[in-house]
Amino acid sequence: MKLTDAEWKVMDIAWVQGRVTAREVLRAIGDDTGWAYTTTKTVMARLAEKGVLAVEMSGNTSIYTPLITREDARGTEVRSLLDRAFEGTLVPLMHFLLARENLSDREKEELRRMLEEDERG
Amino acid sequence: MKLTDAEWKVMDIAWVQGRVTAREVLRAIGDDTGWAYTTTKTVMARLAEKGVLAVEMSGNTSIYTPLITREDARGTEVRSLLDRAFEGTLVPLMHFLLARENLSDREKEELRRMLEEDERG
DNA sequence: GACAACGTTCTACACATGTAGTATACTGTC
DNA sequence: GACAGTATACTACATGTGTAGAACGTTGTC
Repeated sequence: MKLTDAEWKVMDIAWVQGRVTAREVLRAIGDDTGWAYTTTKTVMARLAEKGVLAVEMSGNTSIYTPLITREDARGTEVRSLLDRAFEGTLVPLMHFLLARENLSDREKEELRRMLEEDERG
Repeated sequence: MKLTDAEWKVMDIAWVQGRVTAREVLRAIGDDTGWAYTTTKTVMARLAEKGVLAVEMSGNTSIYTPLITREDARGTEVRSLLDRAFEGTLVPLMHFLLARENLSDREKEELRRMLEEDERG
């Protein structure tokens, strides 16, 4: 399930907190986004419709719980990026990142380390 | 400049051909997309409005030329992906790519090779 | 010179997305 | 029990996007 920008902002909180209300999400990102409470609520309602958040009532308050993981959502985004812009495969992306995104030496070192680790594991 | 899915499809042709008409683009991707001619034309008009394609008339036919490179567009997409889903930085993305086994052994080998090359060059 | 193929511009319309207001109900506190 | 704060559901509205039709002009070919 692909998420919109606004939805990502909400989910970033939901994934950390596990179970959240709209008010809690707003408290966490309100300063950043400037959203009204109802904006938060609308976005979360849409996430629920999409099956990304589960809703359960506690008294008169909706409590939302993530139904997908951040990794799932990241996977969808990456897939979408590859399909749109990198002929659907990873190597061109990797190539692009190395050629263009100015990885610092430290980052390249980190990447090598990850590859080595991966080779063993 | 961020491109939509439809716009990417058009630009993929424009970048290869250099100068294209709507008809040429349609011929290249019509089977794939099932688009009507006017759909192609509309998308290209929007690209022109956005300053992504230049337009020049030849007789009564519009000829379109890319004003941004594929690398530019890729950069925008990657930036956008990072900001949305990877805390704005590359290492988490790299980590994700390796951890999710999106890479075949051959691709990992390729990646190592690129890193080595990079280390020298 | 009629017809097919092609070109243009303008208009349209559904759905997604960002963003929020309104009306209304519950709840805790002085 | 009135008021502030919080909750909900419903509605709204601009902009972006996918997709295309309609009306109309141009051109090449039989």
